[in-house]
Amino acid sequence: MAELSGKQLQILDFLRSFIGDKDYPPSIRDIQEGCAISSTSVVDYNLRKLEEKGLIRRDREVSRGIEILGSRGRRPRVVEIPVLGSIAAGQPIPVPSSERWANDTEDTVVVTDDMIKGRANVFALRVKGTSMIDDLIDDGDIVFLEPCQAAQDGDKVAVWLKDRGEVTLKRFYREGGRVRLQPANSTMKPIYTTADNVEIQGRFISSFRPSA
Amino acid sequence: MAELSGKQLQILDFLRSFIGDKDYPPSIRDIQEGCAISSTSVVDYNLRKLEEKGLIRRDREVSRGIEILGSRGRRPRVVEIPVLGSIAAGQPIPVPSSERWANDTEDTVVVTDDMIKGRANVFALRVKGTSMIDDLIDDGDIVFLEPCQAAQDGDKVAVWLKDRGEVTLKRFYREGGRVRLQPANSTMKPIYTTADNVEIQGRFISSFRPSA
DNA sequence: GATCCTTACGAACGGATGTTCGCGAGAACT
DNA sequence: AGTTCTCGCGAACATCCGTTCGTAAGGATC
Repeated sequence: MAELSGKQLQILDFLRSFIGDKDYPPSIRDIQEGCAISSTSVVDYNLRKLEEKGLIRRDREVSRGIEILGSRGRRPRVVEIPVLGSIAAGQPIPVPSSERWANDTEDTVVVTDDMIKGRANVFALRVKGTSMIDDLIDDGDIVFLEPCQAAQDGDKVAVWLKDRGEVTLKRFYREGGRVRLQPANSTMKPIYTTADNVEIQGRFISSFRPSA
Repeated sequence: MAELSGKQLQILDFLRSFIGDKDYPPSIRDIQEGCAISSTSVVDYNLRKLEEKGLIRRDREVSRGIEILGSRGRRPRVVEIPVLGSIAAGQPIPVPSSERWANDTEDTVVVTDDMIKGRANVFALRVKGTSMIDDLIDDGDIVFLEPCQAAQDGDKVAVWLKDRGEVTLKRFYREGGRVRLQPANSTMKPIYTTADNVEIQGRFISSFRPSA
């Protein structure tokens, strides 16, 4: 019972490629044609079998109401995250409001939502430089950030230095009336500045290192 | 022209939530009901507008032929990658053949394919321990690996140590007839073993660090 | 006011699509 | 041989669903 017939495998493959191509499921007649099956009822029969075996889910009476279930019967929830730019690149970074961002984002990455712990409005930046190397963040890494206004001492945050007109990723410490932005790199010195010169853009959530 | 009317925003949101819920696009009448619109032609009109603005793509004469386009008008190509287990966890890891892997994988992550440089059969492992800390790979990181049989000196590879029955992530060096597995951690010593005791499972491609 | 554009409404048309039913071939079992 | 189950075929049916057409309200322009 656990085994799939050749026709069922063929249908499953067709489902995957069709959805991968068009982003919506095929109709039964699409499957019929795509798999060279003579009758719609044969397709229906095999779809029922696939549903019995837990590989797909069907909504009755609904056109194209087919859903491929993931490896575990679950569908991974994915989030598209805009890569807004490079950090410490000399340009202010537009913080995405809670609104939908405009389509002017250069690039995006897609990750499962557990990679960002289901947080909302997460955005990403490319890291330039090795100022956070001791926190295991390298040049070229992509960091995921959560928008926030305030920060606690020791948080890794992206801050906009108004006087320099640039954004940088550092650990954040409040010291009296001043702010210390501490790189995680023993060869670099912290930046001291006033509280009203910094604008916190986001707090570090997670990071990704692309292949070299 | 770039602005979206309230109704168009509402439809777009409905599209997203419907697809997120059911995994197939809504019909025009689904949208009509979901957005409390009085006529199907109004839905059609606004869908045309959304298509003109490049936010969706429609297949004419096809039921539910709606596809949400990504931020840049492109659909991101995503890959589902199985997380096969934890590395250095004492268990041999089944290397995925080029066949479809069985549905017994515990967990998966979804990433854009440029995150793995379009490679095939990539799989992932959770890192236990800090033996690669100097290569900026921490405990808890997820590493993406590409199946391979051989390795070059200095490659970061996951190897199965047959005598210990465990898998570990180390840098690989061939030294005479022996193999040196070098941790990237100054407090740890390399493992020396014979070539026939190691079985290379995969080569390091990239890594991801979840939020703490 | 005249004209045009955008947005909206409601109904009807026709094609697309899931479902069902009768029929039959082949295999396994009694 | 008889029975049952699986798998497949073809056609018909009812509904689902995209499309189109006539109409109209509101705003902008001249």
